[in-house]
Amino acid sequence: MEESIFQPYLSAKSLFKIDREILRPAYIPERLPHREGYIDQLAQILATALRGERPSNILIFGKTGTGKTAVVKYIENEFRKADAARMVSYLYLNCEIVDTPYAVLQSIGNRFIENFHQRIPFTGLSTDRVYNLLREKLDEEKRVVIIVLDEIDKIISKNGDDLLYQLLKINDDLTKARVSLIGISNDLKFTEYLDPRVKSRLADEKVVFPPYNAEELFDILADRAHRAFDNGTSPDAVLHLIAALAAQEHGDARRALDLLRVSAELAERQGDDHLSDEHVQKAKSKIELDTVLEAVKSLPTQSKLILLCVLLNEEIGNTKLTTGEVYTTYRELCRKTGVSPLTQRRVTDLISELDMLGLVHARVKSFGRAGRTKEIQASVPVVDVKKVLEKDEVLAEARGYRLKVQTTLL
DNA sequence: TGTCCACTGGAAGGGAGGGCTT
DNA sequence: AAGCCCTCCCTTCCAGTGGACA
Repeated sequence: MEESIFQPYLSAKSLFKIDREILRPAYIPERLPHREGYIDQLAQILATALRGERPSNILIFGKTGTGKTAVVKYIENEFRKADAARMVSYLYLNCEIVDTPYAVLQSIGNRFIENFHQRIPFTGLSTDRVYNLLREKLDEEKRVVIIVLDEIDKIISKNGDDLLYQLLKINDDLTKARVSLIGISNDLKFTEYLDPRVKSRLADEKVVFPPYNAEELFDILADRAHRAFDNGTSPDAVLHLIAALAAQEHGDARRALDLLRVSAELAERQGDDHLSDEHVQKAKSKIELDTVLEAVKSLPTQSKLILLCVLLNEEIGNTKLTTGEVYTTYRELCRKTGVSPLTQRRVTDLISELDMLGLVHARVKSFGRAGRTKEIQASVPVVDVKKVLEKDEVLAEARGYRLKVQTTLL
């Protein structure tokens, strides 16, 4: 048989025993090391639901990768297993994706509507109508509904706490069904922005997930590695290194698992039969760069343009910029590319967004008489990111464009 | 001590794009 | 078809401000 171009890669033995899904953060394993206590605690609170009563509302706090989502999904699986769970509906929503009051009510409602034609449309109705539809639907049966709102702070910061207020008081309007909420947030302070009534009702119970330390991360890695690889593929020393690296990043288990998976993929591609420190280091920089490039790629055109402005300035040695300078460059680039320019007010907002994405550093600084403005700096590798930016059709005209070096007027 | 710069960032609102209701 | 509603992206308007300088 003729050898195809894929042959060498197919015959290379896969390092992964079953499939690499086991190393994806979305995978929920049968046990979550160092979270057993929290699972117990939540089980105790939520067990009420199995008796047909409404459990307390719960707020869960913890930085990214501390297992909040994993625990909550784990509990979802446990509810599925429980016999008495037919009267319990457990639904998970991520408020970063479902991020408007309308959309939240709509997607909760649609979980209880099987008939496709009766489903609540994604737009067109008033929010009040959707709320009423939801309420009626819920109250058709005696049941306990547990709604998990992941990244709950996202919906508060965008829309205020009206939605939460509505969801918390829905029980007053229900006769058969009962609703309780589980909010998840990585911002400990977000409750400060809530109406006191909402705040006290929402946080009947509060749980804080601490970051994992290096040993705990090691246990998690070892647990998964054991299932993902054959013995000897991932030496303990390498796992310790990964654990240490992830511990530095505020104990992010997601990071740790990504590192392990990417390291293994790199090793596999190189035809090595076990992981080494070198793979880990390479994986680390690969992940970092990939994350940045992915973020840049998915930016809207205007934001890309603004980022490009910052990079072009960086290229000519202009590393610290003010909003005004960015805006001047921006106007210039708009002319060059035929993009219709936004106002400076809007551009400031987009700069702040870039800052939040970690693509630029922007902090407000006062220059005394010279005014008060943002000081903006790129925080991404210029060459790699420019390459990605220039792939955008709209920015094609700006390809290879250089700024003129400004001689400062005295 | 006060002035004054170059913005910052909140508020309000317009209008396009989605789609329901009557 | 006319009248609503919700969301997103923007614009307009503007009071507020940290700190170097006079």
